[in-house]
Amino acid sequence: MLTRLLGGAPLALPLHPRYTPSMAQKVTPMGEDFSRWYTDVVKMAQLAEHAPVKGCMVIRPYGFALWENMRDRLDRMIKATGHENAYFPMLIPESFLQKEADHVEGFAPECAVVTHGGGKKLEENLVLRPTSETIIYHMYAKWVMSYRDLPILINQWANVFRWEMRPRLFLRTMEFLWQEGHTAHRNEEEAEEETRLALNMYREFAEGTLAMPVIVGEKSETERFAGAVRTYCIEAMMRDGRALQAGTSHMLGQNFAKAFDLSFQDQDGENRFAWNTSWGVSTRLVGAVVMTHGDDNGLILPPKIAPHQVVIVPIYRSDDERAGVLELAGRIMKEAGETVRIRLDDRDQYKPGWKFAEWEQKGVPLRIEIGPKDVEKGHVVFTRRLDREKEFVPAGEAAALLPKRLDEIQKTLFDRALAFRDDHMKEIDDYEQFKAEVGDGGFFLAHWDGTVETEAKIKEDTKATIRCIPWELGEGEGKCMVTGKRSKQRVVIARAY
RNA sequence: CGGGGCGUGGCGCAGUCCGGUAGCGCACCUGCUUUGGGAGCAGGGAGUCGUAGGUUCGAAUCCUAUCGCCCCGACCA
Repeated sequence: MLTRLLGGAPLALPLHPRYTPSMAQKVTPMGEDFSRWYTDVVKMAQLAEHAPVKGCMVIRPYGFALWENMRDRLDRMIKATGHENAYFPMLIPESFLQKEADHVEGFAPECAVVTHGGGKKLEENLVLRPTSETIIYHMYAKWVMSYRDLPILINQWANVFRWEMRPRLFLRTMEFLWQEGHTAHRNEEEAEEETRLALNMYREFAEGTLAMPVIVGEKSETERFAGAVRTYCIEAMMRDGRALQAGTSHMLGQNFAKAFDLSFQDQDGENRFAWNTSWGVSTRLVGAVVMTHGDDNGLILPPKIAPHQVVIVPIYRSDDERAGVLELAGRIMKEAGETVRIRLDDRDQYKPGWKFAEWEQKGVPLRIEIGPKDVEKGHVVFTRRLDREKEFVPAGEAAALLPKRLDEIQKTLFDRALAFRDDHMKEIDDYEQFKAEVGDGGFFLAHWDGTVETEAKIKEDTKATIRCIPWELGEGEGKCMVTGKRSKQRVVIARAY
């Protein structure tokens, strides 16, 4: 059961002596300044830091271990749905980007361009990929002759570059890591199905692995990916009530196929253009996890992705006590080591109180405290990160109980996040009231007449945007809250990251 | 690009108004005492004051230029 939960052998991330920060600082309270709270948590937990180049970040080992855990689990889901991994280059001829009109319009302003190489000016500029549609479909065009060559189901893990004005660690950086799936299909139905399959995979990943509830739906025309026919998305609510796009899946139609001559001879002998899809999630999800579960003591990690799921903190005075405590700790380590990612914090230079605070900042889901009194009584103390609830557990049962407790924590985190989101989401029909309230955060389910103009007015008036046209919420016709015109269903509107 | 703020040991800051050869807290190193919620004491190491010019007997401090960063307004996963 647990092997399934963890999806394989636990990672053994070492506790290097210099692994903990040398600073002992407190995090700015969320209620005081959410933005600073976020930055503090990311830095204190040693997830990432700013790089010398503005807009770039260094992902530190603890943050990268977190990303790796996310990546590995998603990678398995991607492969389980029939996709293969491949790798395409980072440098793309500038002319490629220009072949699809909407695409170039959307991405040209944020491209970094290489103009020189080998000490000489290049004959053709190269752009650092902001996304890889162009280079990938250029290659697919060479690989596809007949309908028998379809579908192509490829994914790549890569870095991409987008010139950003207002960077935030993980949420918006010039370079970020992601996964981009790119597929080619014989007909529209199959491509549409693929687009939805990818989106459902993301939903399952967000909710099942990250314990982050999401709203599934379609983007409005304004928010649509440059070059797509339809863009689907999952939207999550952060602790300040703002929305964060956590993943997107695009039905590209034949736009790129036409631009790159990705065509094939069909069964009936006719030449047809292929239908494409692309879909991705990025390191932004690390930021999403921070802002979904964290509190004023720092990070709180869902067990499934936590680099350390359990940390044992030994407590002792004399050498005798030390020996007894460490022996019991060692026994639990040995019993649990195969099933959970557990570490023993036996560093001598820090006191227990220090270690408690430290691992709380880093969001370790469960802590085991073992002191002389516990050794004497034959039990240990479990403390959950999410609410500091303590539990006395007989020493002999501790290791075997861990998987169950971690499972419960995972579930509690999801339930808690879901309750928070539902508490901050409501239907609204009065535009004046909406304008007054939307600034305070939360999701608003409102009727919208479906026009770009009305959407622009809402953004102009309130800075809030239509996050998505949800699949499962807000059903039923009504009148647009702005214009009073007919509306087929409610949409989700919120301030967004 | 427009508005506001800041560059001083690893981190956070004081000193700048009123020039006199650099200081505090945390962190780090050594030793002793400590360890169930971020230990105490003693000793120690560490800074060309963002950079470049200028004024002056003397500049972190005054003048000029320049670079960089952070916060607020126009793009994005």
